[in-house]
Amino acid sequence: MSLKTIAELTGLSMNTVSRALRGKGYIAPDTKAKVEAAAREVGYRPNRAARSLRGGKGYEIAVISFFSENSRHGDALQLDRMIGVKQRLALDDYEVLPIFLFREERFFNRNLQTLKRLASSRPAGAVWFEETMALEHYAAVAAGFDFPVVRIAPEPDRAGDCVSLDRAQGVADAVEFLYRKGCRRIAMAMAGEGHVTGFGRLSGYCRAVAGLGLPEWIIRTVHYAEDPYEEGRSLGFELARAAVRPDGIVAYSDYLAAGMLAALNASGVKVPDELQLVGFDDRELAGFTAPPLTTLAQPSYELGRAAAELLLRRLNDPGAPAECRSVRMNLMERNSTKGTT
Amino acid sequence: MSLKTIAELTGLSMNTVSRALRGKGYIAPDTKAKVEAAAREVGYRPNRAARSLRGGKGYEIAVISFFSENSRHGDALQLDRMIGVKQRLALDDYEVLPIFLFREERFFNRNLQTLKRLASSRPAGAVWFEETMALEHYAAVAAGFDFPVVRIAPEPDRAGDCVSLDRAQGVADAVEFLYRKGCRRIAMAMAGEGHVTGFGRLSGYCRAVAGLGLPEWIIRTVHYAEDPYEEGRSLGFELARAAVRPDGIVAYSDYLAAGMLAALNASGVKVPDELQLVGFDDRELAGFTAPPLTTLAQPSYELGRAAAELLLRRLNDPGAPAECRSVRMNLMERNSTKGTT
DNA sequence: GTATGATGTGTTAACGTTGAGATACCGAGG
DNA sequence: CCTCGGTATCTCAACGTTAACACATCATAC
Repeated sequence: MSLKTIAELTGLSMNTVSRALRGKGYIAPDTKAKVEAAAREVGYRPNRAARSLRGGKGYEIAVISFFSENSRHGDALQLDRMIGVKQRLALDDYEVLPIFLFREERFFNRNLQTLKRLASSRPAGAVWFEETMALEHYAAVAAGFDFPVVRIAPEPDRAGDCVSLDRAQGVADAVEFLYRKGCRRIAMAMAGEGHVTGFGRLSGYCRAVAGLGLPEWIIRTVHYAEDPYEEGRSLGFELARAAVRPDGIVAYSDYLAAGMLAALNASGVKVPDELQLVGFDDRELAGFTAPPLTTLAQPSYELGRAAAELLLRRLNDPGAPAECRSVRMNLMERNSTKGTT
Repeated sequence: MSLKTIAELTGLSMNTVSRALRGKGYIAPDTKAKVEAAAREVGYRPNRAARSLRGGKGYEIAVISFFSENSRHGDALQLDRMIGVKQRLALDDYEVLPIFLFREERFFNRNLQTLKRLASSRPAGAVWFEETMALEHYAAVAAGFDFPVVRIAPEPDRAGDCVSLDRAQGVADAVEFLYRKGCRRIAMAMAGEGHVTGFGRLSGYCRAVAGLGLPEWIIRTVHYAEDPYEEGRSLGFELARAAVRPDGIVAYSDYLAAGMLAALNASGVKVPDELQLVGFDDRELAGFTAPPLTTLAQPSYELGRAAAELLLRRLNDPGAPAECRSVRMNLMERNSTKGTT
């Protein structure tokens, strides 16, 4: 089942068959129909190896994501993003080439090697799925990429095609949601402020409370632990002891929120009655805390799909101006906030 | 940077260069050294498209995993397995080709299409990463695979290369662990008994209690909910009301265990003081329950690595007898069981 | 001394696809 | 009439690799 098969079947030359199937160059309408019929009949699928060899470029899109050596658990959100990319690319007959880099700084050189190897395998394009470990970090090798890369960016930028998750909007939505639930002392619990993605959350919070005429109340952790859950716990105990408490909190992450929740429960502070809590990311654990956590869902599939679309657009039109698409977060209502009254 | 480059550089023929680099056929030691030096110098990497084209087979290993349309969260264990495969295959210069099938029965035909498409892309081999949706289910199309497949099997079998997770051993370990922690009324909480993977858990439990001279105590859920967490909750409430309770329970899954734990906490039954609980799989949530769940960790990377190794062995030696490798689970001690005294 | 086998290297063709260029036919315009 | 541009098809070469085969050299064995 190659072009040759069809050529023999139809009595045409291989080249004519090729043109007919791709609709490129001159081709008589009924020749085209005949070829297409024959192709369908024998179940022809173009041989990608041959196509790559001829064209000098692969048909794969590298999906570059990250994992931690010392963590026992992969990041399910990364998997979901990859599935999003895959589903979209399948429609255009591209394949996904998963690339996993280490999150740890000490593996920098190993990551560099991996990327060099990727470059030499000449994919059609790549999606860079991490904001905190930015592509610019690997500029030296990335400069040698002769294929387009779509990044996930903390903020829309002009440096090329990118998809950004609108964290600011998400947090603002959460603040307004808490306001509607009756909260008037709405705080933002921050952690890991070194992360570039922290700005969005913080600015969304500030914008929203300002818009509602509420005072800013930003809770910072003492940063005593690497583990956001533990940070959350210490923060929760502090809150429980405090003379005045917020009545609504948006947390930097679900892990932080889960830690706070555990500490608040243990200290007898009632969630959501005394304090309503909104998490961030909609990790799986958000469904299993007590009470289950209201949280801002990161639309991972959508993120992947958007990135794939930008990449396809770039491949079909290399000269197009850079585009940055923004993806909204969705508030996932559970029971750490009050029910509709 | 092709064989031609090196051939010109060394003054040899392309074929000699090819033989030197692959160490196949006759080659003079110093010729080999010279070629290898030149290859290193120009950073030669074989063009896989050309190799595939010539060889008629791709250099990709399909990693077939599953996801649920209606679930918002991908299965992190599947990602980890894929990373395990990837890490191992990278050493042998194979690429991973991720394939995602729907878990839902109603997408059967769509899955069939996906697999047909896979077959026509001629990968070097495949890993089938699911036991409940067995490969045999797709026997019609699988029969057309002209590449080896390594399966994850519920039990070691003789139907071909496979990797099996030793759930029986895992559960037996857990029972003995509970015994050492002082438990004498050790129960197994079952759910989803239709699953083929349930047998192993059950038989491991029976074997272990028999070995310890303890009575069997199998708790079955009324199966009122699809959701294992909810099943766990109802089960936990039942237990709390019961006149006599086990003092140690091994749960069918972490979700079931987490649900039970929530219900027991809410009912005032002290875990681990009154009842010790062991989960199954070491999902991420196991680290975030109150108290954190002792659980049997599924060594996902290892599972992937083992599958990759079997596949590589098969590719290098197509005639070798079928091999089935068994992978042990590790007990992950947390605080839903008593500390070391 | 020459047949024999082992060793090292070169030549050629093929994998499936596609772009460049050649060929052939047609109708319109000089 | 011949030329020209448009249309439709074909021929050929090339992408990088490797297997089959041919060739050359050398040491050993008869």
